[in-house]
Amino acid sequence: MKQTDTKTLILDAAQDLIQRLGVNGMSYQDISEIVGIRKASIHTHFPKKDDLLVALLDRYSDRFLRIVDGILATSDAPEVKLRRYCSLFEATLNSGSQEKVCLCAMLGAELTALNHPSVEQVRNFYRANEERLVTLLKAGQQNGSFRFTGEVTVTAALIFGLLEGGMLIARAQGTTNQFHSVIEQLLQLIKG
Amino acid sequence: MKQTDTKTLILDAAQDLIQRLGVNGMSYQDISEIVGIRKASIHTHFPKKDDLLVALLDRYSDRFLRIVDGILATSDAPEVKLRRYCSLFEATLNSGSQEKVCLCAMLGAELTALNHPSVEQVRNFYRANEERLVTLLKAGQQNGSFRFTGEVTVTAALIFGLLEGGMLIARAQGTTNQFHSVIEQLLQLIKG
DNA sequence: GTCTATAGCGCGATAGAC
DNA sequence: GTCTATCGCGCTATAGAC
Repeated sequence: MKQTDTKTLILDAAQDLIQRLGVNGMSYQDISEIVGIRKASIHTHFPKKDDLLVALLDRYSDRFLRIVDGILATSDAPEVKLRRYCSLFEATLNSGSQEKVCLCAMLGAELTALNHPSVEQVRNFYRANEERLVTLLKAGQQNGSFRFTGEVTVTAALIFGLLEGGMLIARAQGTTNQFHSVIEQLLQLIKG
Repeated sequence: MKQTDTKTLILDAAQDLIQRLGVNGMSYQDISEIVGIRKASIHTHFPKKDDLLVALLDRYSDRFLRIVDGILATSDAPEVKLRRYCSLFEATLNSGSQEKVCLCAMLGAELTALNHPSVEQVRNFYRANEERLVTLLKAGQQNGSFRFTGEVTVTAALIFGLLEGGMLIARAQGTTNQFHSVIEQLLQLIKG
């Protein structure tokens, strides 16, 4: 696949637009202006908007989870792994000139306006992330570096919800620096 | 103001639609079908869609913060107050037959697609909530019922981000029951 | 205040030439 | 694979009768 693969450029533009403006704020016209192609040509690569969304979610989820699994596969301490995991969300927020939130945070808000295949993709992304967090938290508990009461699955949901929601609030308030402090505070609480 | 005030009915319908589908998923046509009025008539009460959004955010913020201030004004223990505050978000999630998220969680996601007045309204809602949480957390720290390291403002942002984000995730995954457990887990962590 | 009718726009999508 | 041209739709918004 060439670097200037049109399909890739379309996906890049679509992802950027959705992370900033939402699904309904992304149009074939917007993409065409970014990529430098006529909007009718986009239909050659993605006949329907749903096709584009499905492909985009596949790519996003694969990329993200690949990085997460890379972190989990290291020999780092659980606390370090968790910090690195959280920093992925920080990196998204600070990427590019415009502040972006996680693709699946945007789609989660607009979920009831999506069609079936993408709804399941978003849910799978959430579930996959929480599963990774469960693994990470269990390792930290056994290791003694995490000390908290209550179920591990609930704590995983707590962490993931905070990361997705914290991004939204931080972007709106322009307090992306504080988002880092919030994550550190979370780590302190988990460490007990 | 009569109970069947058309203006009120329009606001009710708009709020319900936005909490379920987002701003772009709410149209004058949708509202007209719910209220039982022609869509052109809605413009009599709210000439532009922005006018409707501004009025809706005013009403929502006033109502919500009035309830919060009512909780703060009681003689309940800080821990009880915080639990009651969090339960407001649970109540929203479980209200009606369709699951709804906080109006300002939806608007936070779509923020960059909104116009100026509403953007500030959403930011003010976030700030007002975090200010109340700061007051509550300080009282709990002095009282000895909350024990956590780090700044109070950061902890307030952590709690608020979790509540707004946790709603989105819970709605998507259909785990509204777990959202309750997440809140209890948060309280345990704050209590130290 | 509500109605019918319509203007004007942007959108997703398709047909057909090159 | 990209282009021009166009269709059909839903939307916000307005004009004018009742």
